[in-house]
Amino acid sequence: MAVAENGSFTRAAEQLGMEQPPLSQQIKQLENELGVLLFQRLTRGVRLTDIGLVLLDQARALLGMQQQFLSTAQGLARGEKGHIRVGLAGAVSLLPMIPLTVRRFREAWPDVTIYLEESNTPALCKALHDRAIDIAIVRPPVPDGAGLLVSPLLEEETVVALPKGHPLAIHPNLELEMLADEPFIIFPRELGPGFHDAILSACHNAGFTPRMGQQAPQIASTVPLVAAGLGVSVVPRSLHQIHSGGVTYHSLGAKAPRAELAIAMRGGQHVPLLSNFISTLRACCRDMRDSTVTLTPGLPDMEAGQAGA
Amino acid sequence: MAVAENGSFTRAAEQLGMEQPPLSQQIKQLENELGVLLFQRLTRGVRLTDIGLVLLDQARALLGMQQQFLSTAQGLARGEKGHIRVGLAGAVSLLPMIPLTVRRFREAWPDVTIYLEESNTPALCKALHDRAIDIAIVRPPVPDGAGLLVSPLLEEETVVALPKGHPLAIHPNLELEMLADEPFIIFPRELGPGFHDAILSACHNAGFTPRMGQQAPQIASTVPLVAAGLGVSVVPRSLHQIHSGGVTYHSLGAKAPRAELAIAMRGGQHVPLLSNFISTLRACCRDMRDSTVTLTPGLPDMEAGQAGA
DNA sequence: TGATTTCCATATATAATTTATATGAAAGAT
DNA sequence: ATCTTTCATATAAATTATATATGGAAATCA
Repeated sequence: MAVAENGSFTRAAEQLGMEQPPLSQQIKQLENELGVLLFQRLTRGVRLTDIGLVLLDQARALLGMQQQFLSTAQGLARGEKGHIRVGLAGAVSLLPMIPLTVRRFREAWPDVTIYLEESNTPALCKALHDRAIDIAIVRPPVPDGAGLLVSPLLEEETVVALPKGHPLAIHPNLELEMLADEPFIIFPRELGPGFHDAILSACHNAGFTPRMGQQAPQIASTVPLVAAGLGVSVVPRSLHQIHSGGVTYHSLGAKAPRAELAIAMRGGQHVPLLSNFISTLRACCRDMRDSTVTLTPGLPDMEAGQAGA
Repeated sequence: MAVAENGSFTRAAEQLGMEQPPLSQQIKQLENELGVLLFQRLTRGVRLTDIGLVLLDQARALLGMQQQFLSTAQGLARGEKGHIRVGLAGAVSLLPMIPLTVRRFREAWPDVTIYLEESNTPALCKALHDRAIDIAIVRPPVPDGAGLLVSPLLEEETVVALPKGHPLAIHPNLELEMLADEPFIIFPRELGPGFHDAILSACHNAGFTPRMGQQAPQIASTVPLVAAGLGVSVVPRSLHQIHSGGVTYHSLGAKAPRAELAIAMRGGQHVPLLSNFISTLRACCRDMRDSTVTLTPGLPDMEAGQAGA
């Protein structure tokens, strides 16, 4: 390409920072390999042959693609380009730090696409292993075998969800043992063994074994079942955003179970994109904690409105 | 790519016909250059990193393009691929060997596209020089300066075109001197100096200087002017295919000027496509001469019908 | 016309790179 | 516990690329 642009071996070699003889030899060798004469050697400089002209275009395209390859690699190395697929465990998307993280991350790295998807913890671990997603916010513990890197993200408070008009609903704050005789709406243990066990052992510590009522298909779907009057439930605080048909939320005392959340990802690799995402996420969690604590310190319960608008 | 496909340096090296250590080094160097870890080194083999997976796709595309480049070069070297732009001098496209050549060439080299265009000899020479066309069939002589390669193709007979009902039209064969008093319709000398001069000197040899009538803008457009009764003309025999409005064609004796045709192309290059085209063209000329001579030996004139169908 | 300049080609020596051989270390398999 | 597999490293050998020196052909200039 340099020879074609300069019309001269001598000047092209100069431009390339090399001497003329090796350039001549390179071109000669290239011509031999291709079986084609690329340049007409004139007495004053050289000129592309017709065939050389055709191949020059293709060579330009080829070189452009190579540079694109390098730029992609560089972008990936710096975490500036590409996409990131994030899996969220049940009800996690209701946490306010999630949209905040997405917004901030998109501002900071506009050339990175974020895909969000929601599932339960075991399915997310499988998806990580299968490379269907790149990172997940899960409810620990995660199955050991998968070789995943897990690090704690935050502990979410839990609150009690009561059906509207329930006798206990007059108390803004409850103690766990007050629920000893109520039927518990709870999700299947497989969908979040850690959280499930945390609820059960908190009850045991409070001196009772919960009466199991209707099983909910997901964590978030306990709320409508409570609203339907089928029982009570202990749910992550972020679920208070759901006001399906009439539910009241009530904070628990010190014996409240805690809903742990953790970041899970495949190990053994340094993916700058993921490091950036995790930094953003952790920063958002910090910021939200600092600002939210002041927002709702003594009134975690709220009357549920109709889901009209 | 080989490492990624084999999941192992050892097996990849085997497949590539080299040893394992240099391959490991190559990959290591590539990773350093890109600033990216491409493979996770496991205890048993290696595995692409997420970044490596992205780059693998691009690398495949890049390699594919490179192979396409090589295949293009090879195709050009063998004259199997590409396109060829053919310029035709005035009225040449009426020669039956032209469509025959195109047909045969397309059969023999189906991956080559032929573009035909028609112009006058000087313009064709300029187009050749400007690389707007690759080869031309011209009416010699061609201007010297252009550095074009010219080789004779064939000599076309000329015939006399008379308006329908002209007194001389009763003779199937004419002699040139019979036209001494007729106004000659002729194209401007610039459009084909060789042919123009050939006509004039044939007249001088026959003992007269032709009376110049209306000038035709191109060689082929002498015919309608003759048909309109503005004069007579000496035209290449292939023009007898034009029956615009009523013209009769009459063969000339030994003193007939001859319309030379030649192949012109840029020199200094070996373009297999062009060699193939020229071979085909010459073969077609030979075949046509052998078969056409027997077709119309004694009756070169033909009554012009209306250009209706 | 002859001298000079320009520019590509060739030859040879040197430097750089690539490749192979030998060997070590880590982890799974027997 | 030993053996096998597999990647990494070190070093030597071969190959390849590069630079220097020089020649020849044609255009430019005196």
